[in-house]
Amino acid sequence: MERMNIDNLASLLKALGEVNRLSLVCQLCDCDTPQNATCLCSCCSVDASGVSRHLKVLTQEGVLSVEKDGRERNYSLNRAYVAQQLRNLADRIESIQEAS
Amino acid sequence: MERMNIDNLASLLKALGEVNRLSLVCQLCDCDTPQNATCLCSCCSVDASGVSRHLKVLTQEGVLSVEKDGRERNYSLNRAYVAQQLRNLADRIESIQEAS
DNA sequence: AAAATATTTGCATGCTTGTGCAAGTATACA
DNA sequence: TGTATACTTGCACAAGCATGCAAATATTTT
Repeated sequence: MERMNIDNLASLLKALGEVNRLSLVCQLCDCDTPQNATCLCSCCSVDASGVSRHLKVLTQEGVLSVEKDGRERNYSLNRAYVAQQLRNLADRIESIQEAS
Repeated sequence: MERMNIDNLASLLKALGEVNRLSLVCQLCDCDTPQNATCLCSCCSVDASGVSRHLKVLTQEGVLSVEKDGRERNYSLNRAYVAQQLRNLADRIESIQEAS
């Protein structure tokens, strides 16, 4: 795992490693359809502007996707991507690798 | 996933989500024997005191285990625990759950 | 056109965190 | 007993980050 990957992975984990953001992600875990920000507000103890900012961070890290619909933005979880990143790290951690 | 678990998981992810700490973890991935702090210094761009503090955080989060040996502290990766935490989240993210 | 709804953004603020340095502690070695 | 080695900790500091509020933007509805 080269340096570039470590940087990227670290920022993904940092994005997930904040309670309100992780709550948003977990909320979206249970939704089979995209959810708008107002709806997502309910699961996390910050006001709408805070939620907006958290959703922005998660989107920038590739955790979420947005689609605009009228005055709403609907967010959905990039399940495959996030799960794969986590599993890659889990694999790396569980198996002893040869030093290159 | 209850609130308690989200808090705990978030702090684990936060611990992993810092570049130098993640570098330490990745360094330890490649070691089949415990490593002391001085040795671990080489993979990360901070001085010994910084490394000491990072190792402390990782240990407190259950990522690492320490064993004291003379004037050295030898750190090893809790592979099973960390991998399981990451896989649990990956599983949760990948499968659509029913709301309780 | 005006009002309501959904979301973003600028600003200020306070808290957290990563860092280096220097001093302190603990252990081994000469 | 002194000196080297390994690691930790107090202090100071700068940077980052989460947050709320109020204002701005965008879009829909009446």
